[in-house]
Amino acid sequence: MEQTARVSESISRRPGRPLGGQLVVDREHVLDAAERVIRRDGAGSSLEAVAVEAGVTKPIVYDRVGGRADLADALAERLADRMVLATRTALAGETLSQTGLTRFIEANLRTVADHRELFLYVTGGSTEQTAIGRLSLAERSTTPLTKTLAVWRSGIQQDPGVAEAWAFGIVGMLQMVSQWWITQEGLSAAEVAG
Amino acid sequence: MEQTARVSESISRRPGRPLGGQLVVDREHVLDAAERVIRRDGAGSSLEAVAVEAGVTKPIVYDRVGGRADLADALAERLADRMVLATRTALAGETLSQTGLTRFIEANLRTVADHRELFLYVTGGSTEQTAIGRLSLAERSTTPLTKTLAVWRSGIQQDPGVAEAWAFGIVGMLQMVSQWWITQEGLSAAEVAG
DNA sequence: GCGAAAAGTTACCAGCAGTAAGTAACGGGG
DNA sequence: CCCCGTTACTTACTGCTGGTAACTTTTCGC
Repeated sequence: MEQTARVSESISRRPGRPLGGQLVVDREHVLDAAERVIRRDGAGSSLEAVAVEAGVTKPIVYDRVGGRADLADALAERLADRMVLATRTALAGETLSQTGLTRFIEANLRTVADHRELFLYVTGGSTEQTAIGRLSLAERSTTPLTKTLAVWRSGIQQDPGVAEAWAFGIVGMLQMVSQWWITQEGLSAAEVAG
Repeated sequence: MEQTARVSESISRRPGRPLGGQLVVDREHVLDAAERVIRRDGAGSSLEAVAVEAGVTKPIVYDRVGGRADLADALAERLADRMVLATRTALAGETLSQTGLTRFIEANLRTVADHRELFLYVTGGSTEQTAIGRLSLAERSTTPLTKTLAVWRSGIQQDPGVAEAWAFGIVGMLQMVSQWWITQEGLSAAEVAG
């Protein structure tokens, strides 16, 4: 299933330090490669495939970004940044009314749909055994959104004490709705406002 | 880490059909064993460990419940049943008011806290590569709750058309809040009502 | 020049999901 | 009463993946 990740062109570098005193890839390159692989091969992609896509071998991936949990972490941060950006431009200093919330949700759904497999990879746990680790992953994946929401909520008249829990709830709600939504195919995002 | 699953007593059955024309374990026994292992060793437990705990070997697990995805599926159903039961007894024919919703949330949180690792195992994806599979897992994990909520929502005056999405949202919200909550340690569940 | 550090690759290990093949007890037909 | 197909197990394997140790080659400071 999924067709064993075809190697575009097996570059074969000799062992040893490469010519020209520069790193062959930096962290960002590896992360970019990871995103490409995940988009192409799905959320079950392996680190090996990521390394190949980056034109490099596995230990380099470990040196640049760390293990699988760290990779998911970094990608989660990226995705979270993108979602924050999307919602921010979607709202663009709007008065936070009902339609504002609707737009917020819509923007999030659109972003998720745009990075379907990446979303699944990030939210998908990644076989974590530490349990707490997997948990903090999902948590960090949504932390920026959580912060934004908490600030917003305390911005209006609501009690900011429970803002954190509330924000978490909204984000989780969004995640769940997203998971449900990307299987439905064909449903304008507007019709899920609370 | 996690201390390599100690075997209580390595029963060593000889190969071949066992004495006395009865199956050595049935499906429910295997599922019980799985729950025990997960509770003891965490959400990263292996099928091998489950088999050992059940006093049987891996292929038997495959025969009784199927692969890892099926196991997670079955356990999800169990957990969902338990949550439905808990919420049902918590509400017990109450008028569905604000406090009713609060109790609903509280009961769910309590159930999750009671089955911490199992919850993480079920929601934790389980290395699924088909992506859609992992998705439908989480979906099924919450389907009963979703149904209940949808019925309830259409029971009051709200539009039942979007009830499904709404219910999904609530459940996702609950899941996320749960994940956040079980790390906080010490927080009465009552203070998260919407 | 020369040796230590840096930046790669190769080659391996352990663990896990999943499966094929082997083995012993049951049980119905001759 | 015995035989042989079926049943219900175990053993033993494959293939893959996350992670790491050991080796190789270049650079750069002294």
